[in-house]
Amino acid sequence: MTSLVPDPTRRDNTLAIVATLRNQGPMARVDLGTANGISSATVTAIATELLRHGLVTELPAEPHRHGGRGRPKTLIRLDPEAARVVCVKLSLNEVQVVVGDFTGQVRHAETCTLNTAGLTPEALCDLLEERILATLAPLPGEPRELGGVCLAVQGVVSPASGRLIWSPALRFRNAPLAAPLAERLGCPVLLENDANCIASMLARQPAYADTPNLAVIMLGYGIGMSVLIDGKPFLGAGGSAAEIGHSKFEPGGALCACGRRGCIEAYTSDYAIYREAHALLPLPPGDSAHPSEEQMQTLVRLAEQGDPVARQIYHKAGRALGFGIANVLALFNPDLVLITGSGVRGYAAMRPALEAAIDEALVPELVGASRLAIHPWDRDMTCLGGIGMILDATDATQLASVVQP
Amino acid sequence: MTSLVPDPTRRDNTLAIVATLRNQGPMARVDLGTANGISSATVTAIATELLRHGLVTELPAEPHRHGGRGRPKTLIRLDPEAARVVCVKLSLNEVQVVVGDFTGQVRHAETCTLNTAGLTPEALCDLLEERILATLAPLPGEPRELGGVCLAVQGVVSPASGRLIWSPALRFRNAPLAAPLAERLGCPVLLENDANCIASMLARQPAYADTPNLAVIMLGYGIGMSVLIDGKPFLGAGGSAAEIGHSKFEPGGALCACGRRGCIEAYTSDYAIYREAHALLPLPPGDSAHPSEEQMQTLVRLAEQGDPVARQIYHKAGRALGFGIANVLALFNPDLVLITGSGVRGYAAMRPALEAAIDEALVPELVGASRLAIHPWDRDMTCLGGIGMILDATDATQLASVVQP
DNA sequence: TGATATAATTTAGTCCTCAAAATAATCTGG
DNA sequence: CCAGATTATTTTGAGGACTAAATTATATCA
Repeated sequence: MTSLVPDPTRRDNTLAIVATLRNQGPMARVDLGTANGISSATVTAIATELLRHGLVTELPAEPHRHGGRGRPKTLIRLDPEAARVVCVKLSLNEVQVVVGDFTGQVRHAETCTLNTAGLTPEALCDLLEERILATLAPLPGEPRELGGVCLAVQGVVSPASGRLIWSPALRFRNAPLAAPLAERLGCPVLLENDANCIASMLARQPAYADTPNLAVIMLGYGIGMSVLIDGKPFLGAGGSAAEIGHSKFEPGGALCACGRRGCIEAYTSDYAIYREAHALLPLPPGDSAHPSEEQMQTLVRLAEQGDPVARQIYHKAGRALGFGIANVLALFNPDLVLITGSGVRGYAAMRPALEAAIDEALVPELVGASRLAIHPWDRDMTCLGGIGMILDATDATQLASVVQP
Repeated sequence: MTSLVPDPTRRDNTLAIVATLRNQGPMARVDLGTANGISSATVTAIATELLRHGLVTELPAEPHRHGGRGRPKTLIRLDPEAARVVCVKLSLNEVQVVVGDFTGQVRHAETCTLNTAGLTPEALCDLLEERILATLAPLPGEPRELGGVCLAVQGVVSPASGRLIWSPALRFRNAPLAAPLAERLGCPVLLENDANCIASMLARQPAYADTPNLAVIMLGYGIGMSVLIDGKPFLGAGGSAAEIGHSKFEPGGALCACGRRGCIEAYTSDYAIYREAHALLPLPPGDSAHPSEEQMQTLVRLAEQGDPVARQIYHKAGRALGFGIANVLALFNPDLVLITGSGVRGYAAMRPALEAAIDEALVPELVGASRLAIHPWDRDMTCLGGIGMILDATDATQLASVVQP
C-alpha cells in the first residue's frame, strides 16, 4: 500500500467506471471512456489497476456477434466474487436477509418471521448478527469476507449518524444501530430507509435515467416516500425528509398511527383503509390490527365490483393521497411521481379521486411537466436497492486502497 | 488567450478563492489556503493569475494591528471595479434596479412605479432595457461594461430555460425573458425567483453557515419560499419547487389568488388577511385589491392590542402557516426555517397559533432538530442576493478565460 | 544586531489527463 | 493466403496541477 488516498481525480474516474460497469453490465474500454467523458488511455490505466486488484475480469472474446470490421472490443466486467454484501430488510414481524455479489446481483435470500415489536436494541443486534451469519454460513467463501451490510428499515433513520429515530416495526426509539452492528460484524453498516433503497434501485434503471428528480411513494401498511434529487436520495438535515405519510390532508382529520390527526397515512394506508372497512364489510378473518394481503385484496375486489362502501373508502383514500401528491408537486416539482408498494393493488380504485384531487388542488402551472405513474410492486426491490447502496458506499472506501504498485 | 477552458481542478480552486474573498472579505493567501483545503503554493499561483487579470488587488500593509511575530500577512481582496452587475427586482407595479460591483456591494439603486400588469413581454423587455441603461448611464464607466443581469421576479420561473412561467406582477404567462433581454443588453441574464435571491443571500452570511439545509419563507402580498439544499437553491425539475404558498391547508378552503382553494396563501398572505378584515374593521383608506403597508400595520396593531376580530384573523393565518410549515418539515426536514418578508410584521400575532399548529401536526421525531426563526425584513435583500447570484454565475464563465501567460 | 517567527514564493517531484503514435486483432477482397 | 482497411487497446510524450520542502521576505523581540 503505497498511498491509501489516491488522487481525487483518479478516484472519481475509478468510481465512475465501476458504477458504469455495475449499472450497465460488461463494457469495452472505449465505451467506458465515452460513457464517462474520459479518454480511452485513462480507462486503460484504471482498468489495469482494477484487474490487478481482481475487481474486474476480461470477458473471453466471443467470435460470433461481432458486427464491425476492426479489432474486436474486449469487454471487461466486475468480478462477482470481488465482494459479498448483505441487505437486511427489517419490517413489522419480518426480517429478510439477502446476499449480493460485487455486481449487485442477488445470490441468496432468506426470510424469517418473528415478533419485532418486542425487541430491545441489543436483542435486535443479536438477532441480526445471528441471522446474517447463519445466512452466510452455508454459502461458499468465508463469512468474514463480508464487504458491508445495508440495514433497510421502515421509518425514520439517520444514515449519517447510524441511528434509528423511529420505526413502526420496533417499540424503541432513537437508538444507534449501525455502529454496534458494524462492530459485531467487522464491516461497514449502512442504515437506510426502505423507500430510499427502492428509489435508488429504480433510479439505476435506464428507464428512469432521464428523470433525475424522482419521487417514489410506497403504499403499504404505512406510507413512505423517497425523493431523488439529481438521482440521489434526499435525506434532509436529520434523515427524516420525504415523510409524505405524515404530511397533512386536513387539520383535525383521521387519527394516524403516529398519534396525530389528518396525516395522509391515516386515509390511504392499508391500516386506515381496513379500519374503515372491517366493521361494515364481510372480509376474511385475520388479525384485526394488521390486515392481511387476503383481506386487502378482498376489499379491492369489492371496490372494483362496485360495492358502494368499499368504493367510498377508496375514493377517500385516493382523494387524501391526491392532496398529498399535490403538496409534493408544489414543493418538489419532480420530473416523475412513481407510486409503488403493496398498496398499488388499490390504485385503480383510488385513481379517479386521486387525479381529481390534484386538479382541484393545483393550477396547471404548478403541476408543470411532472408525470404520475405506477410501478408494479415486487417485495424484493428493497433489498436489491439496498445491495446497490451498500456497494456504492463500500466502493468509495474500498477503492481508496486500490493503488499503484 | 492560450486556452479558454483551463483545467477543471484549477477552475474549481479559482472559483472557490473568489467566492471566499467575496463572502468573507480580504484575506491572506495562507488563510485562503486553509479555508479551502489547498496548499499555500497553489494559492500563490492562482492569486498571481487573478492579479494579472486585475480581478484582485493587494491591500497595502497596515503597520498596526499585526499581533504576531513573523512576516505580516498580505491581504488580497477582490477589485470592486473588476465587474459591474445589475439586479432588477420586478414586483407588482414596481421595478427596482440595483447596480453592484465585483465584491457584491451595492453601488446604486433606483426604484420606479408603474403598471406592470398591463405589460406584454416585449413591452417589459423594452422597459427593463431602458431602465437598466438609464440607471447605468450617470455612473462612471461605460454602460456596456455590464457583466451580467439578474432578473428577480415574484412567481414561478425556470432559470434553466430563462422562461417566466407565471408571476402575480404580470398578466402574460410562459414567456421567454432571459434570452431577449440578454440579446438587447449584450450580457448574460439570469432569471430568478425573488425568494431564491433572498435565500442565497442569507446562506452567504456566516450566521447560517452551519445550516446548509435552509427553508426561507417570504410573507408578503403573496407567500413564497426558497429551499436551500447544501446551500444551493432547490429548483425542482421545472423551476416551480418550494411553492409553499400553494401547498394546502385544507381541501375546499379559502379562495386563493391562483384560483384554487385552501392554499396557505389564501389564509396568511397580506391580501388574505386584508380580505377578512376590511369589512369588519376600521382601516385607513386604500386600494381595496392591494392593501397598503399602512393598512396592514393598523391591522397588526389592532391584533396586538387585543381586538378580537383582528386576533382571530391572525390566529387563523398563523394556524394555516403552521400546518404549511409542518408539511415543509415533514418533506424537507431542514436545519432551519426562516420567516421573513414584509409580512413578518404580523408574526407576533400569528406565533401562538403557528406553534400550536406545528405541535398539533407533527410528532417530535418528525420535527427533529429543525429550528424556526424570523429574519427581519429589508426590502433590499432581494437585490443583494440577486447580485450575488449573477456574480457567482458570471464568475464561472468569466474565470474560464483567466489563463496562463 | 541577531534570533525567531510567520508569510509568500520557488523548486523539485509525483501524479493525472489527453492527444498522437504505435501496436494488436480482426474483416475484406483479390 | 496475403495486403489493405478498420477499429480497439496500449504506449509514449507533453502539459498541467498539486504538494512538501527549501528559500526568500519581512516583521518582532531581546
